[in-house]
Amino acid sequence: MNIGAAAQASGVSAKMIRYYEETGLIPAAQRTASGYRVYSEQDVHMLRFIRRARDLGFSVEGIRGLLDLWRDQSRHSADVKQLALEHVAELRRKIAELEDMASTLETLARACHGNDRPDCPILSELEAPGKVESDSTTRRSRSASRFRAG
Amino acid sequence: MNIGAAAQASGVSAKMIRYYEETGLIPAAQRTASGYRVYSEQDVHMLRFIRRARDLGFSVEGIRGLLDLWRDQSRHSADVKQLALEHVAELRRKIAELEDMASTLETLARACHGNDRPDCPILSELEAPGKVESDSTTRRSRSASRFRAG
DNA sequence: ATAGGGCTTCCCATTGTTGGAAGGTCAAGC
DNA sequence: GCTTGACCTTCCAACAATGGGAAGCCCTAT
Repeated sequence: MNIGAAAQASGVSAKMIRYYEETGLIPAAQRTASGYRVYSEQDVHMLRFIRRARDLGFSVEGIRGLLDLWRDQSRHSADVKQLALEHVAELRRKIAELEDMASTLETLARACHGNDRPDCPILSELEAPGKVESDSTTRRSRSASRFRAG
Repeated sequence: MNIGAAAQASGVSAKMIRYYEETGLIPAAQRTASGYRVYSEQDVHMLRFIRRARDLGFSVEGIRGLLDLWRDQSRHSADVKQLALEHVAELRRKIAELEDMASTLETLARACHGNDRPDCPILSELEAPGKVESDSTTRRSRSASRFRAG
């Protein structure tokens, strides 16, 4: 099967399949005499595995670890579980960070009249912190975030 | 004040200050005869504004909108509020996505014995979905995520 | 044989940030 | 006056993961 069919069957784009091969996440595919990549059902199986791990928020590096365990017939499920739980912890950390931002901003927005006057506590708070100390949201979300709006 | 002092005072790195200038987020700074950038307290004020917006998860584009409103003395607070609430909605959307991943993975991890045997429902689920239908977490987190583990 | 769609590689863009190299500038000390 | 070291300048590259596109080869159906 060609790369297009493998992409369709696995849910991983052809672009990404080539990228995963290039970066060593997956072994180099076999080639036809003319240079076309050829994929087996086994390969598609692996690609689907990658796709699902990606859907669960694993990074390529994380997936690398999962694939190693997947292929290791003598693995210990404890190792898999640990990898998974570490990832869950990381997800929860990010969730908390985002939640902190959202609640802070929500508090500020609640304090904003939202009319045609220019005065707005949201801008005031951005100008200088600590002006709007309502709710329970006094904790500042320090520590730079890796989450930005798209 | 030089860029280093402005960086220190604002919490925005010198690198980023130059980047923000290059991309037009902030106006080009004044220069000394020898080419050094010079910043006023007002400039530092603006940089701090940017830093705080960044801490609240705003993208550079989002910050651009906020800065425009900040500088617009005839703004309507309703516009600021709308921008803020849109961002809150986006944050909550991302939170829900991450929460979905985390709970799915947690359910799988709970079903994993975590011992020295190789069989593991986490890997089984990654191989083929729907095998582990425990809890209430049957919904699949489709829609590709822009969140990966670092 | 020719058209079209699929494949190949290579390069570029994204977002926000950091790192480094090569070189100019400034202030302090000798 | 000169050296030294800390600072500044610009330019270039990299990260992670993905998409877009160009130039050119390949395969199949008509």
